[in-house]
Parts: sequence; C-alpha cells; structure tokens
Amino acid sequence: MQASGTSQQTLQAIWRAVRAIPRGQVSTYGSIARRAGLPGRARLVGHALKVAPADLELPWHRVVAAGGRIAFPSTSRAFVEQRRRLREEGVSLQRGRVVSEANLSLDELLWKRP
DNA sequence: TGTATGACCCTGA
DNA sequence: CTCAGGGCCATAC
Repeated sequence: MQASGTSQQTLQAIWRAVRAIPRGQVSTYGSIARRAGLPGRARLVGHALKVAPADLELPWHRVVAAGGRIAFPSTSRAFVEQRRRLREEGVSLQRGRVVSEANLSLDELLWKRP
C-alpha cells in the first residue's frame, strides 16, 4: 500500500479532534485544524470529514464554518440533516447559523485570534 | 503536467 | 450585509 497525499496519521488527528467535541457543542473547521496541529488548513478538515469512513460515526454535524454557519447549501440534504442533529442536541440555530455564542466550544473562545 | 473545484478562513472595502 | 482577493492544498479530470 502506498500512502496517498494526506497521511492516515493526519486524517486521524483530525478525526480525533472532531470526536472530542462534546455533545451539544460545536466547533469550527479552523479550530479543529488547529487542535489537530494543522493551523491554517481548515479546508483539509472538510476533506477529512468527507472521506471519513462511516463506521467511525464521527459527530460531523458539530463542525460548522466560521461564525457558526452551516457549511452546506441551505437547500441540500446535508444541511437539513446537520440542522436536525444539532437541534436534537439542544443547539439553537437561526437561518442556518448557530445562534448562541455560548454554544461555540470553549476552545473556540480560547483560541480566538491572538 | 496543468487547471478547476471545494464540508474553509480572514481582511478590507 | 455583499464582494473581492489572498492563503491553504488534496483530488479529480
């Protein structure tokens, strides 16, 4: 087997960070990237989630874009599904956006721009 | 090998 | 709020 572009190690670091988001809380792509030791690589987080094996059962719905926005088009199935799952965990949303700042995970607040 | 695309982010106008 | 522009870079074609 040949290690393709993104090493499994890198992908796993991202998956680990996503798995660490507590229920009822959300984090952002950028924040996850930093937590995984990959600052500035938010895009890779999106990719890692896309290719994540389903059996990992990652809480992908807890990952939103900057500002609490859901990253999918509001008309997509994924959008609806993510919104449903978040509400089910008690996260309030409005116009595709997580409402309360308090709902952003703690590390997101701590890592706020230096 | 080069170009296009994308589950992103940030700053500035 | 929108838009443009720069950064990031793995994949797909």
